[in-house]
Amino acid sequence: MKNSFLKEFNEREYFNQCTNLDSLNGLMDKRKIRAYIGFDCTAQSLHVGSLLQIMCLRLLQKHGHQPIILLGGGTTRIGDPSGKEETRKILTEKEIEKNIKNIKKVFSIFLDNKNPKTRPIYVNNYKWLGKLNYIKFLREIGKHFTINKMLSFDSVKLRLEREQSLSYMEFNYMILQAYDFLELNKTKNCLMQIGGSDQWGNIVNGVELVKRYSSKQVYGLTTPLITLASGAKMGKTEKGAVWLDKKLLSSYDYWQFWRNTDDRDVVKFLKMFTNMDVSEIESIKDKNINDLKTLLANEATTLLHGEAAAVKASETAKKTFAGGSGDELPVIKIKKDQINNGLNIIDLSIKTNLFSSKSEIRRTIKNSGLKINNSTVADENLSINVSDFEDGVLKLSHGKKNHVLIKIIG
RNA sequence: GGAGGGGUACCAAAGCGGUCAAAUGGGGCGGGCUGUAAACCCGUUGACUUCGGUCUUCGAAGGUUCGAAUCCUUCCCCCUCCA
Repeated sequence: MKNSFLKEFNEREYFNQCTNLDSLNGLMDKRKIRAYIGFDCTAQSLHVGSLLQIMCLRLLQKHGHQPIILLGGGTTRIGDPSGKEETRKILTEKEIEKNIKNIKKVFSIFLDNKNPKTRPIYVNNYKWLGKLNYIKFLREIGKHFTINKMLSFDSVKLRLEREQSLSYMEFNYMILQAYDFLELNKTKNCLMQIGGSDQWGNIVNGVELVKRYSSKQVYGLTTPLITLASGAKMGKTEKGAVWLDKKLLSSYDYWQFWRNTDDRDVVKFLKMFTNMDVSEIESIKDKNINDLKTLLANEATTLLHGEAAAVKASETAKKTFAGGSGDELPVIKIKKDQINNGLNIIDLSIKTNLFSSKSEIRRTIKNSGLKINNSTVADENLSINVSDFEDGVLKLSHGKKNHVLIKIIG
């Protein structure tokens, strides 16, 4: 009954809402289409919060449709008020260009760039938004929007209800996004926009604008907002964003992120974030939960960092949590003459990035959280000597999960 | 433009001349239990320290005082109502 793309989209729990599901189903059955997803360029790269959208793009390709990736060079200059508590800081043009360049790299890893029928089309909306004429825009586009309706959208409504200010600039964001859709429909024959559920209002606006302006039927499709079983938003951990970029987050840490998934989310994440067939996932979902987590970590890491990195990370994890140490752990080098006469444990620890201050180290020692070669450090005056190293290497641990290898050189 | 309310640590929110590095809650970190999960329990949560203390912090800058997050002056920002 359902189109293959939509069927899998649904099975993998990507589906949230659609502007006209039956009609879209018929269309996608008949022919291959182009669909777009917009990405914000506020950050230097993408993080796990955007991964679901990237998986959607992959799914489009898998079923023979062509994804359009809209890099919001123009809209980033404005800032989407959706879900934001405050006005975003405005980036300089240079920063945005730099971000775009870096973000493109992420897509090139996840997507197939070879098949000419499905390879991604990159567009930057600054190209058209940057040269809009205000009066002309108001007359042609602005007339299709009523303030009454715009005020009713969550992105606006919530901000007003919370008594937070919303600038006129941000208020216009939704119109610009709607205009993007119109532009992509005109120039690229794009028929669908996909986005997170928080984008629903913006997407609907685009669909309606295209209808009013060009009398064409286009579609909007949203994915659910992933809330972790714990209630937290996905993508940002205490330690910062889970970046999809080796330079910002090592493959080992990325692997660990998935390995530490909440029990209740594991099967869902296997469906959402791996290549595995849904039927296969269904058949193994009652297996040992920790094995499933390892599987999830391996599969997800492979997609981004490659199989070799995933294997290495999983081996390091195995060794590390068995009490040894793997070679994937971060390494800090230290000169031999620095420890010849003994080096205070605090002075040694501060050289790692496990701690942000000496006070924190003292606190950790007090709470029995600092370990050297798996034995707890009880005294903050402990002096470290060459003899504490095994084959020139010493493992320093902050808690159970954060380890660093210190190597003697020279 | 007029009237009023407010800006306190990661967030929320008390404090309103000394006992305030600042209650309480959330979050974070560490420990315990476990399974690198959840829940729960305990500890901890500005920096430096020779562990005696020292230094910086309550929107910003000045001032009063032996002493200020607390009082005064100026400035900046936010919110509400009126125009």
